[in-house]
Amino acid sequence: MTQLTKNQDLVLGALKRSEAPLSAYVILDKLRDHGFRAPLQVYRALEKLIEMGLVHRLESLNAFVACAHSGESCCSHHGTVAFAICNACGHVMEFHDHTVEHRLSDWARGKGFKQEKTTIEIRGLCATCAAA
Amino acid sequence: MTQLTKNQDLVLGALKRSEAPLSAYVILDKLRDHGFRAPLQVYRALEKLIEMGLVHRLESLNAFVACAHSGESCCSHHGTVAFAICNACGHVMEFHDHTVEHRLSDWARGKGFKQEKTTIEIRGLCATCAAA
DNA sequence: TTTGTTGTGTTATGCTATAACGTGTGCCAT
DNA sequence: ATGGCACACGTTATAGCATAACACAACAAA
Repeated sequence: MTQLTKNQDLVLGALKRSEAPLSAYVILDKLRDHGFRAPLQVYRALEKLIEMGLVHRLESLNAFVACAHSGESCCSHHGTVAFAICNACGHVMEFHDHTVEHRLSDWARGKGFKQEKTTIEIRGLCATCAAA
Repeated sequence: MTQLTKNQDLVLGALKRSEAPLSAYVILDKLRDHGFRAPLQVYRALEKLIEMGLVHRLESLNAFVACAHSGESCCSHHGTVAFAICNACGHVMEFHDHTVEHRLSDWARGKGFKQEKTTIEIRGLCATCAAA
């Protein structure tokens, strides 16, 4: 585990403190007091954090979350991760399903498609918001 | 099957003629000769076409494709659709996997999560580009 | 005819992301 | 030690994606 730089640490901290995913520009605003002035400072930190697997990008939201499994040495670090995103409260559940992962890999192999990154995002209402 | 409006027909036509997904702004440029002047004309048509299931939005690309199964009365019209997107040539394969779909539905049901829309996108290299 | 709905057009604006350039720092091979 | 390199950082400008707000026209239902 490489040491994080100051900016990376600040961005990751902002994401960890947040209940919901944050856009790059929201992160920027949260970190203005720490010297952040430009989007690139955020995007550059995010890029590295994503490479390290500490942060995920939610494609359907153009936003970012801290990985829910940081610290664990669970398989989720290396495989495909899935997300359930509540459209009402914004809460995100990160999970992992070997069956789905293998099924998609099998499809790709069958087509000769070389899989690089897989996005799985379920949008809807979490149990709490669905009840309300 | 409702009749399409002129703008919807133009947008759908542009997508059908394209090998690769198109962004809203690329569609706009392609349709300037037909009187399109503003992004909203495109976005409004896309919104309806997506509702009708004739067009899909690719979240990881912020772009749009014509549904590969238009005309057929295949189950894919109503269920979750998955995409494999080639990072090199931009070609998109649309497919459908009941196992994956059910597996994700089961997960959602187990969590009390009310599924509204599910995104599955595999980014990578198609067989042709992987070979090259 | 009035009213409501839907599609349309236009202008302006906001949000998301990256290009291009320059600076400073630490490392290490010569 | 010093020159060269890699890398994080900072700044300005710009590109690309999406929607708000307002106005008008066509048409169907009451």
